[in-house]
Amino acid sequence: MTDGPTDTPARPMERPLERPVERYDFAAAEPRWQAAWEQGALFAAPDVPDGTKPKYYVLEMFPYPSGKIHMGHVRNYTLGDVVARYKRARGHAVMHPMGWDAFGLPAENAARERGTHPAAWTYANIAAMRAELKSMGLSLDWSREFATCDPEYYGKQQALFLDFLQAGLVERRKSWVNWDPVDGTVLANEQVIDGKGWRSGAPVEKRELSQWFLAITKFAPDLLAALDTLDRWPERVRTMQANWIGRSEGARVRFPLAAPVDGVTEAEVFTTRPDTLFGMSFLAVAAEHPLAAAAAARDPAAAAFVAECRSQGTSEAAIEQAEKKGFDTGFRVAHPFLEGATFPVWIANFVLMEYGTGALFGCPAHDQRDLDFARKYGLPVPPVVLPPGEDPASFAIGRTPWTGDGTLYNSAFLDGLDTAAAKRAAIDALEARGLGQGVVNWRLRDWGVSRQRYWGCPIPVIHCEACGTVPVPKDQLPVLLPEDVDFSVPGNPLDHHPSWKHVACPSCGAPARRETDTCDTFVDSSWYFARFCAPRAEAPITPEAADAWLPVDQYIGGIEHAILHLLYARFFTRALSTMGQVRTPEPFAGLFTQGMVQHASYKAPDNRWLAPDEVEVAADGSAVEKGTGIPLTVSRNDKMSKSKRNTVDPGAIISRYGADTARWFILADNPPDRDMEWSESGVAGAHRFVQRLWRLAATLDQKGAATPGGRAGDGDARPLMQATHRTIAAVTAALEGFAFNVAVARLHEFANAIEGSNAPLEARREAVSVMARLVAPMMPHLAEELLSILRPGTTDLVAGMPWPEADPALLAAETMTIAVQVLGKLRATLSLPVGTPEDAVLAAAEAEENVQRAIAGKPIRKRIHVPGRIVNFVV
RNA sequence: GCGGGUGUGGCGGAACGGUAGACGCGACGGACUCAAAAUCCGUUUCCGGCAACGGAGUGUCGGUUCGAGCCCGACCACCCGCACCA
Repeated sequence: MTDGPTDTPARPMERPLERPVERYDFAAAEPRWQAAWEQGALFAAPDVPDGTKPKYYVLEMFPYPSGKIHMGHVRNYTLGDVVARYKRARGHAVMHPMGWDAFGLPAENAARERGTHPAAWTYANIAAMRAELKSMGLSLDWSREFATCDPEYYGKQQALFLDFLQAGLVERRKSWVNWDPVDGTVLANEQVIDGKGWRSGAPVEKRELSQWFLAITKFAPDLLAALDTLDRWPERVRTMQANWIGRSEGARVRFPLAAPVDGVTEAEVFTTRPDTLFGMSFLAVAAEHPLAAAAAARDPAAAAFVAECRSQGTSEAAIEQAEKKGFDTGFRVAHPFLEGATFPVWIANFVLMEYGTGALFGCPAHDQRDLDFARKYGLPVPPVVLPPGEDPASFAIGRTPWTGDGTLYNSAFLDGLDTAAAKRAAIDALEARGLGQGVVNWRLRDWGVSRQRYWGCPIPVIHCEACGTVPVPKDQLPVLLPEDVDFSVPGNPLDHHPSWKHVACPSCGAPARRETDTCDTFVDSSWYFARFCAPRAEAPITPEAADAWLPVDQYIGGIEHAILHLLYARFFTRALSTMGQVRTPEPFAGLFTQGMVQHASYKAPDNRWLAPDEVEVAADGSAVEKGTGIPLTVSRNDKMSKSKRNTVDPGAIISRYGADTARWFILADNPPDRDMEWSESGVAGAHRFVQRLWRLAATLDQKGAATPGGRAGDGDARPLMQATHRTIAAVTAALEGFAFNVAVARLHEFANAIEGSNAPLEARREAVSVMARLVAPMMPHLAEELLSILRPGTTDLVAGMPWPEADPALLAAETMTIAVQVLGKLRATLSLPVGTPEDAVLAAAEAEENVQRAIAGKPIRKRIHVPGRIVNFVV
């Protein structure tokens, strides 16, 4: 024995505690109750509910198996579990499943860095996180668990991909894509945040590649219109989606080229202002536009300009600073209405190839950006819309364009029309001449799902010289990922694999090449909620099960998925619905977006970040480093992050305080849609309440406040019964409204009421039994413990008990408190029996000394009486 | 620029148009302890007052109302989303 002291130093005399203070042993109790629930299979749901109870599908966004759960997970799954347990108690058939969003880049990075296989890394993480989630005591149906990287899951996804292909909802085409140079893969538009890759943070480049696209744009009108039906979604998520889908009405206009260039005979633009066509000054195309390419082929200066545009940053800062730059190609286009007039074609760095047609007509008099451009290059600025009240002879455009409505002039057949009428007339004229038509343009782009990665769902397609792209026959699914892969070289390991991609063409048998792109992982999470309904079935989705359970009644997750995941899942469900695989067009009837869990962060003068346990926090909130006493800069409400070292490990919290304490604090602190601050003192406070409730039950027969002159526990039961039933009503209302912090407050009050009550033992026992059922959704283990104290030897579980019903007879009070105001100012409060007639209430109010003083002898002009609430005298 | 949201004690936050600050955290005072921990009791929006009580008070200014944190109008601050979108 060399480690540790071999003897203990002499200690001062210790006196044994006369009466050891008993405390709730959550560390023993929590696993015991988790085992009891599991044994009773209390949370298992059938694939197809028998219809005797209304169904309720509660789902939290499934986690990425990064290795450990974090506080955001604890909050997310606690919120979902409260809903699940509450709805179960209210008599619903509840489905509450859990799985793993398990494909993705971190597994490959781990493989590169440490040589572990992505599958091994992922499944080890899942095992660790499953154990952590189980320690939280969540009422999950674990029998439905799957990971998206299971061949049983991604094989079904491949079958769905083939269905999409057959339905014409998948296309392969060459296009300009967002390329993330760090992750070495393509990104969808939604995954480019502020010009940078959503995961890597690297500035995104433009590349032209052949890609697989899902036709989300076919559903753009439906996806937009149906937002109005999602009345249980947060307003801001709906607006964000509406903005993202981005509908705008206008026209497509074709401008014939004065002389065809490389076979190109016209340039088509999209405009929302066809009324201003007579104010045209130039035509501008994107650097990626065919006309720009034609110019570049002819003129090295044009080629240089195109190259410059392509390297231009797309970040907000870069755009802000970037000048409006252009290059005159020398090409000219004819005007659709002005006979003989032609306009120059410019390449401009502000024209986006991805929006509209990649070309626009410039009308500087009525558009700020066009005006800046025209002023810079000395192009004409002809006004065509006269603002209300302006004189056509004197109206001129200075530094700001007129972008509002007005009366058309200088515009031939549009003269005298207002903006709205002119738009219609211009579109009619374009359509009559075959030079354009009214269209609705969408900002939403098709969803490019090809990713040049290993750890994803292989796209089940084979490329054959003779037959083109051939779908893998369904009876050959799943297309399994090869296990022997080499991560030592950059790029897509599937591409490097010596044999995997070489296959025979399923159609002609000739040697062919397997598609080596894998699916964007957002595909995996676009239908998992449907798979949960029948997770082991042969078909990807089982209509009887999916139609019985979908839509998800309550979906809960972070606001960061407001666009990406939620839009993709809506699209998938709509597509599946048109293919007859599910009935519902919308996946999530109710959506709740939770706030982030934050924590104070501590920074030393030498820029070191300190973890919370390295810090001494004073009462005034200031902090110093433990040991050294170096003063620290404290920043409240910082997002938890490893770099700032302000993360709190849920595992440590649960082993120190128990799962119930963590759950209770996270619910109690603030409304769940707001960001919350994790604080050590707050957790400790929550734990005090856990212990207090336990003590309340454990010492029930010893307690009971004595009334003056009476004995403990010999008082009237009715006040406590009333408090009990008022609490039932209040907590029920709070839980229904996601006001969990209010529910917590009401339960605190209830605990105060029980402790202060001198009701007989039986009444207090009944109150604690109601308490057990009311706290159960939030602190399920403690609830079971309370019941077992009240009813020793019982095998009943609170988790299987119905929600208590408030008795209306006990909600009614015998006395009411009336506030008495004079001129709207509170002067007295009256306590009167319920049912006191109005004249008696008014008389009592007027008789109050303070009221008399405030009235000061003036005549009362008006007496307002709101029964049971208030009296207001107007003098 | 466009769209959405939020402003209440030292802090998190309560409040069908009807007693603003429930409940908790923190702080302060006290009890129990040799001492501590744990627990219990009390105080805690600000100003004046020993008190009863009075005055002020929910970002600012105005309006509606017997009565406004809540409804309406204008503004200010902060947060979030989108954006050379034609």
